[in-house]
Amino acid sequence: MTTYNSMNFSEFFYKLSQHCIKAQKKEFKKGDIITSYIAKRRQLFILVNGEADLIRYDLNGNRTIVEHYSKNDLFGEIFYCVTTNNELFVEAQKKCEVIFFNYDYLENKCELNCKYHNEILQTLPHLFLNKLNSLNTRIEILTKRTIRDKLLTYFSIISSSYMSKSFTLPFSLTDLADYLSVDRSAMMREIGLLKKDNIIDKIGNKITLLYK
Amino acid sequence: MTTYNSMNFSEFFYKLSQHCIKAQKKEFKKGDIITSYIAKRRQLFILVNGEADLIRYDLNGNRTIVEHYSKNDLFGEIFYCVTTNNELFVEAQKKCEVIFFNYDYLENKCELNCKYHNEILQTLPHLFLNKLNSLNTRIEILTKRTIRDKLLTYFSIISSSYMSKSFTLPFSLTDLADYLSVDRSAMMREIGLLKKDNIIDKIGNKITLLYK
DNA sequence: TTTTTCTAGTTGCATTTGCAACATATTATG
DNA sequence: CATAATATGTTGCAAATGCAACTAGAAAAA
Repeated sequence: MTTYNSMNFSEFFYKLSQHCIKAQKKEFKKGDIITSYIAKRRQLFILVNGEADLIRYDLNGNRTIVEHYSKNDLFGEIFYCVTTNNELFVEAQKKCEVIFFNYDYLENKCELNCKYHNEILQTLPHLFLNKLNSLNTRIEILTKRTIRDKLLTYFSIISSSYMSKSFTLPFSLTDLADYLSVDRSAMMREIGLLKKDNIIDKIGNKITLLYK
Repeated sequence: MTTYNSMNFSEFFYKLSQHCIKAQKKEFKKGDIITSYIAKRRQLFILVNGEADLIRYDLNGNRTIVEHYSKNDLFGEIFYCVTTNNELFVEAQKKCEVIFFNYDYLENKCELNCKYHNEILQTLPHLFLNKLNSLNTRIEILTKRTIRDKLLTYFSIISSSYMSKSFTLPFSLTDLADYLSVDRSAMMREIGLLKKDNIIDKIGNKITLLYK
């Protein structure tokens, strides 16, 4: 049985982009800004290929990786009510291919009355539920009180998504600290302690969990 | 113009509960557990009236208020993939009225082919987007690095939702600490400093922001 | 290739935060 | 009303975290 979780949602959007002139397709290379979030705009993006991060800089200059995106992930202003004056943008971490359009355009009937709108509208609840689940996972990590607990929670989630005790981090260690919202040197120190306590093993960016 | 944001979504669910036997309506008094999250179950709740909190206890005994719910808010396992062994439950903070049912039941055609299913299905994207926005707001608070920044970010959000520099906290101070995921005494100390620095004023649980 | 930029890794020290233990005030409950 | 339970407010001290500064290595650019 094909579950929605194993489906390639970007195909729906691909079809839309081929039939509706208002859905655009675009490529970006590593380091490019895919989009900056603008108040009141309501764009919706799907990442067809590649990896990207939603990044926020606060007034103190702290950089936070709000979310990490890979194939089939959604982003755009519709998910994030831009109220603060914080800079908020999505940066390509690898070569990326995206499709995007205004969300209101999706809701309104297509002038060509094309069936692809309806196809996507019908899958939206599933897509949004996936995203809600990943945000809740993110919150679970962030509410952990110590760096050690944040690291172990994150590792455990990555480990179960790869179904393996060993995995390569999808982040540089510098970025991981910005994702966990902690100081990098303090995080490195804690990783050292986790190794010393034989809780994890680490070679470069490859982590192995040593507990059952 | 009636925007979706100002709509009383629970009316849709009320109609459903009156016509479909599988949608249940139930009342709870303060302190009651409305639901405990169970892995693989897929219930969806709407809070028709009252206030409630989603609470998690981790293995160290830390209590976290994951979310705070008021009228028209949604909750249930469909939003939260229960992977950890952490206790996760929704507790009524005031007298609450909820409607709930299995999400799969909503997706499948109703045996009576009642129109209320479709009405709700059509509003789901809006409901889910509201929730996505509130989770992103939650993440913004949690990613702030200091207790002071967490407090100020939270206050600023409450302030703009009430459209006033003065507001009464929807939490006890004890609960606010569990919501910001910080130690209560450290938070009290920081509130004291914010008062001393003339950044906020505070009488009991009423806060006034003194900056522009 | 050489140079520059970025990332990993480490450490001392200052600051922030958490913990424990109180006193007092407020709110529920018999 | 009396009593219990819960919430607020405060403080000293210990532990965790952040900051600054540095070295070394890897990767990217010239």
